[in-house]
Amino acid sequence: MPEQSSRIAPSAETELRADALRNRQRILHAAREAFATRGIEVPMAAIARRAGVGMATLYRRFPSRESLVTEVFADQFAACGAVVDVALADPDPWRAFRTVVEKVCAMQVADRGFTAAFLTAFPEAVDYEEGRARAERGLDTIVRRAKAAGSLRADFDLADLVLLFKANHGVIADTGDDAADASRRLVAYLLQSFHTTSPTASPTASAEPLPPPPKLGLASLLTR
Amino acid sequence: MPEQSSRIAPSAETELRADALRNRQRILHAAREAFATRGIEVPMAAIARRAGVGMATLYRRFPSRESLVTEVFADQFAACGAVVDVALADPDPWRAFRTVVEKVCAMQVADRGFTAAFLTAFPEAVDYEEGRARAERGLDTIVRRAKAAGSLRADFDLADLVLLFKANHGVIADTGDDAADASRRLVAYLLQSFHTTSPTASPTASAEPLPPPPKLGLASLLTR
DNA sequence: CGCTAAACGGAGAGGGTTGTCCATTTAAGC
DNA sequence: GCTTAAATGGACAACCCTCTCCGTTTAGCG
Repeated sequence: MPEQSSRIAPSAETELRADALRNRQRILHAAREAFATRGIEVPMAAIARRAGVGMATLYRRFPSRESLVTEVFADQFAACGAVVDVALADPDPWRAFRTVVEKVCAMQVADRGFTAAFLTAFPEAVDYEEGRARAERGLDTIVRRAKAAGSLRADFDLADLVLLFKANHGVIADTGDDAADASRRLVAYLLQSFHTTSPTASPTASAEPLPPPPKLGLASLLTR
Repeated sequence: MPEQSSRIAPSAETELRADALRNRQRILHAAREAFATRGIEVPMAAIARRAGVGMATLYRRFPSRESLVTEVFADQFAACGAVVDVALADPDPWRAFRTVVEKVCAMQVADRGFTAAFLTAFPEAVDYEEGRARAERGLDTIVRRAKAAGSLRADFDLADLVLLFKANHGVIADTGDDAADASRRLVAYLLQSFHTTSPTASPTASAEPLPPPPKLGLASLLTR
């Protein structure tokens, strides 16, 4: 194992010529914008044009669409992780849960490409794997705590979060300016279903029995 | 106005040669299958191949993809209308509401192309207009009755149905075998939010205040 | 039967996207 | 400055999809 110092960023951002690095940033910026406004399917050529570089430059820096998407959404995933971390520090379990849900859904609204990346993202993009696992553990903790506090229904399943994110995506997709309103409303409805209103009520028996949860793990957000 | 007898079906199914009519049916059948399994974006060539006809035949019968989609989903829209009609006859307002929601969502699951047709469908397809308006009136009645009975929350908005259908679409899309489970679960959650549990509770004050409803009319299901 | 208009199938034009190649430009060390 | 390897950009091959054209086949009537 001759490697030592270059743990992160294998094909690093260093050891790139000044102009190359500048263009790389430009491409990322342009891609971010393009994905956000036109969705993840925007043609590579459009990104190149917006970035003011040629196709070759784009493809030299990011050999495939996938690698570009991965890179572009890396920090957005990081932001998700941060949301989870903040929530973990919240002493109020229900507020923590609610906040995570609301914030992530708001992120989905803000950047429609983000959700698409979530949902259609490439299973091979193992780069996310670590962060994803961490986020999943965090969410699990938050859910557990909220249940223990009696504010989240006992039959809530982690997969229900996937359900919610996908539903939110559906509400946002192909919806114009009303997307924000629509999303907020959906989230409010679902949170009310998730919430156990009576703090002292029997913690096991929930409002009404539910059909079985889907077998989707959080991974299915990335795995299809 | 020299026209008289040919009100419906302007380019009728009659006055087609026997083989032509047979092929037309084949195309519709193939398209129905193809849309259901591969989604509404399936290439026309695939439909032609599945139907065992040439491209020309397909395009002669249905000049555009849109016209084919319109025709294919016409009866599915009709089925929706039937669901509404049946519900209208139900003496139990809440059961009527719940049934409509569950059935339509189940239809969305059964045929993924159907929702897509719903959501992306072509505004120009005025053929639907009449049925759509009828369905909307029916739904409005059902909602009104359920509210009056105190079983549907007072701040429920007709647009919330659109919300639900879109959310359901999101849950189904790109989800494999678990789509049915996922959809059922989502619907159950949302129905619980919509339901007013306490039959004698103050009918005005709902569980918790909601953010404003999106301004989507039912038409937006067809209009984008 | 045999004729004719209707119907047919498949090749291909036209438009769009992805990813590659190569002659030219440019950063940066000597 | 000057050299050279890195970096660049636009043209292009390959591919997929929609829709059309046209020579050939077939239904159906006299």
